[in-house]
Amino acid sequence: MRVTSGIKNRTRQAIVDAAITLLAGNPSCSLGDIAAAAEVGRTTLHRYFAERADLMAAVAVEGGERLTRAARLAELDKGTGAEALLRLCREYFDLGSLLSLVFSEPDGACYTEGEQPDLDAVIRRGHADGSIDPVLPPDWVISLMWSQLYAAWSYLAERPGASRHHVLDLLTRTLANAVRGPGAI
Amino acid sequence: MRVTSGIKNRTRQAIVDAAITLLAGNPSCSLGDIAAAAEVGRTTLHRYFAERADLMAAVAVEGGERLTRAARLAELDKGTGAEALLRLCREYFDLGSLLSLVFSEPDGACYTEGEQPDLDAVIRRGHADGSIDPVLPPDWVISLMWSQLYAAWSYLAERPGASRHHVLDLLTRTLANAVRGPGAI
DNA sequence: CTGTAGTGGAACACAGGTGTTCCATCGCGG
DNA sequence: CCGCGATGGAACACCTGTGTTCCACTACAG
Repeated sequence: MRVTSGIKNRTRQAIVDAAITLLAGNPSCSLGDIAAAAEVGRTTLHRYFAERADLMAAVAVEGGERLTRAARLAELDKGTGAEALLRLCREYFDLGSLLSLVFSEPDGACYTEGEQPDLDAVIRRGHADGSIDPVLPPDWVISLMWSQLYAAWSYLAERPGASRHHVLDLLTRTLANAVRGPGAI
Repeated sequence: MRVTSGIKNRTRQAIVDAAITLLAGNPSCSLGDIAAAAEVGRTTLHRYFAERADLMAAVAVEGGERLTRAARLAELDKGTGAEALLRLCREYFDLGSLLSLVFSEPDGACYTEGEQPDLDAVIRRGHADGSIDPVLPPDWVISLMWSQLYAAWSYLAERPGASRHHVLDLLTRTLANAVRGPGAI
């Protein structure tokens, strides 16, 4: 078998998944904890990722792929700018603990490498079609979206009883209003 | 001199201030870094705070006091619920790097001990007077405020050229709209 | 059955942060 | 001048996480 045997891929993926989950809660958690969460020995983890930095890089790549996939599902070129932004928000919301990771980044740098969507253009489209308040700079709208995504995610995480749909509804409502500007419908 | 000599207070305060600044950027920074930032020796730091936990406790107390002071300035009992919330937001915005610290907390717990304002009541007042959309739970409005505060602070921190007043204006505008709900003025 | 791939555990040296002790220095009031 | 309060530096033991090596175990294909 030429394709590194499938089992290796499964183990590797389990490690990366566990890393995303644990790093979201504590960015400086130990490799031992990650190995335990992935249910592999620390030796095995080091066999796949020689150094901590290697694992971090793999996490960044995985995160970038998930973000890209979500953005593709959002069909950012359809509808008004605000509609596209809200669709993206809904897709991102499903990414769960990955949100914490991306949000902790200085400016989301290492996940948004290369193939990420041009959110700037979407927001400028919203400026032009009147669905997004033109006085709000694209940077700010993006910061706003991420901060509310993170707020919604941790709001949900802290309330085991809360309905995912209800929180998503709150998020959509407040973000839509924040971005729409003072003019009523 | 009975009041622990004034100099000790000054040194102690310098250490706590440095701790707040550094911990905001990196919650697991070393005591050596904090001592260096406060321009004291690591020995001196340990003389004031025997263990790391002691320094953390002092930081929490200092943070709580600053929050309380800001809340007092906001005069939360004046005007509509939304107006009070926005005033509080403006006061909090001036707290700078402390925002990162509070926001990193699970739910702002250890800073909001005892003498913090009853934001819940303010928001319910907003529900009643029509200035805050009644479908938004108080919890969610509070999460929203903190997340946008953090977003505004890091937005400002990442753009040395940006005007503090401009960012504060963006924050006020988007939070006001988010909270006001779909109904026009 | 035998070899091999994948794994886990034990042990080690190393680096960094932590908490402590001891000693030297500086400034100032008596 | 002397002593004391406040400080800084050096050195130490300790702990945790890291990266590595070596060996044993299991499953499975040939």
